[in-house]
Amino acid sequence: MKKAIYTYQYPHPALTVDCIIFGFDGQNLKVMLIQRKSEPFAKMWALPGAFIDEAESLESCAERVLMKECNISGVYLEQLFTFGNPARDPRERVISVAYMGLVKTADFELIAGNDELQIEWRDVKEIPDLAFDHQQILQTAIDRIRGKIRYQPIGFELMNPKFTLPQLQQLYEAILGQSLDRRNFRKKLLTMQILKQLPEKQQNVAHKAAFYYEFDKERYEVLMTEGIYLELV
Amino acid sequence: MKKAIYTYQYPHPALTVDCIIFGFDGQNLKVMLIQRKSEPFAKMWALPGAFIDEAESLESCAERVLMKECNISGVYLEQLFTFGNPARDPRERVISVAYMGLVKTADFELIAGNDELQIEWRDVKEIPDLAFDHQQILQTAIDRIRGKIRYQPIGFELMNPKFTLPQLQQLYEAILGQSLDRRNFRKKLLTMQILKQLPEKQQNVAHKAAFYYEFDKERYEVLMTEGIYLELV
DNA sequence: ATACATTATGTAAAATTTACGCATTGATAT
DNA sequence: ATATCAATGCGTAAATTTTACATAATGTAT
Repeated sequence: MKKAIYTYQYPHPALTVDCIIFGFDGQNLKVMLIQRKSEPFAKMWALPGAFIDEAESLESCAERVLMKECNISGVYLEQLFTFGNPARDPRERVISVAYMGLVKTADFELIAGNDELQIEWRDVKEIPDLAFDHQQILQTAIDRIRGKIRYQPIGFELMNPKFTLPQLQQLYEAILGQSLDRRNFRKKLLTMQILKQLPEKQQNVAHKAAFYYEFDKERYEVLMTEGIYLELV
Repeated sequence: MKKAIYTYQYPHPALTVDCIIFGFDGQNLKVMLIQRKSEPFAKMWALPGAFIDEAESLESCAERVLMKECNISGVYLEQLFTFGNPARDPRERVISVAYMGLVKTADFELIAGNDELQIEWRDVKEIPDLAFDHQQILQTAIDRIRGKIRYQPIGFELMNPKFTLPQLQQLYEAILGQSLDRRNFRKKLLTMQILKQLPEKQQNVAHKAAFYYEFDKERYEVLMTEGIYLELV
């Protein structure tokens, strides 16, 4: 055991930031998992995380974790919840602030860091047993993203800058875990006016080509500052 | 300065739990504030809070804070957000997990604890300058309760067990900061079927007496487990 | 008895949501 | 070339929900 160096007048719990990074590959909703190299829970799958540094903010810590794992940077991050069950880590009292992120899987190459045996995108419908209370953390994140997509256009973090309406619908269905009516989905998203149709169409598809759209960020900002409650699905 | 007793191999931030307790007095929405006795921010108003103990959960810590301040126990508590700006406390790195609670002001007598000069219910529309980043924490809580009341019957934590519909509407208007149509409010709440009308009416009011209602908790649980999304206002 | 303040109920019009039908498109097979 | 096929894009009627009010009922105070 290493020598203890940091001393305090009062008990201080250890604090980690764990990241739940959802990725969309055009078909299914995935989540980034690492396989632990060391004890506790060696060889088990877990959410990537790190102990917080002395002078970094919670969100900076989440960004550092992602940079370390797979050079992910500049991603959308949102604080999810703080897990503080006294027994959640067998080593010592560890409180974990969970951050949720949204990315396109194709944008990043996952490379296992020093503490990991492997790092992978795993389908949210097929999650292995996870270390610590990470199953519970992940479930909380899934509930959050399902609630969130109904009134915030988070899809755009998970889609390419240009996308077709059926592709966007595929994402909604993957997240919500249910199918939606094509025609009503289209109507609802378009009347919201947060999409801009582009002149281009899909190429080389064995059926009628769909138009590409892009997210109208300006329009979205306007709606948000006006406090308009979007109900996207 | 006291002698340091707690030692760790790695730097650990201090961790506090701060409580935003909303109270309803039948007219307006209040929040529980304390006036600090000691530095930093001596004499300033602040949210009640405490450093976490070694073996207590985050929520237990919130409960302990409330018990210490004013014998409040058994109240509805919900984790709000975790504030971790490295400079938010001038003494050392302190990360604060904020919990939000809902009570009826009449149920509790506020008695200042040892660390406080005063403790008071303050109207959310007239909040003084607050210590630390508590202004920001409070604003986050107000945003949360406004969002929450639209789809969860939180009113019942803030009302007496028996209440009239106009009284309930008064609460909704105090939280949302806007007036609502009497007739449509009644219709919406009643079609939701989470209220049970009682045979009793108000007594000794100088106008037509209103019927009392109570919250149908069973019915609410059923709706929740069926995953029904209530939209109350 | 009458005035008054407030509760309780109803209803028509407007807006939104839901459930589909059908024409269009463009690559692929015949 | 022409037909086939799978998927996109547009439209519409019915059902449901929301909104904006009008009016009757009740119990105390004058």
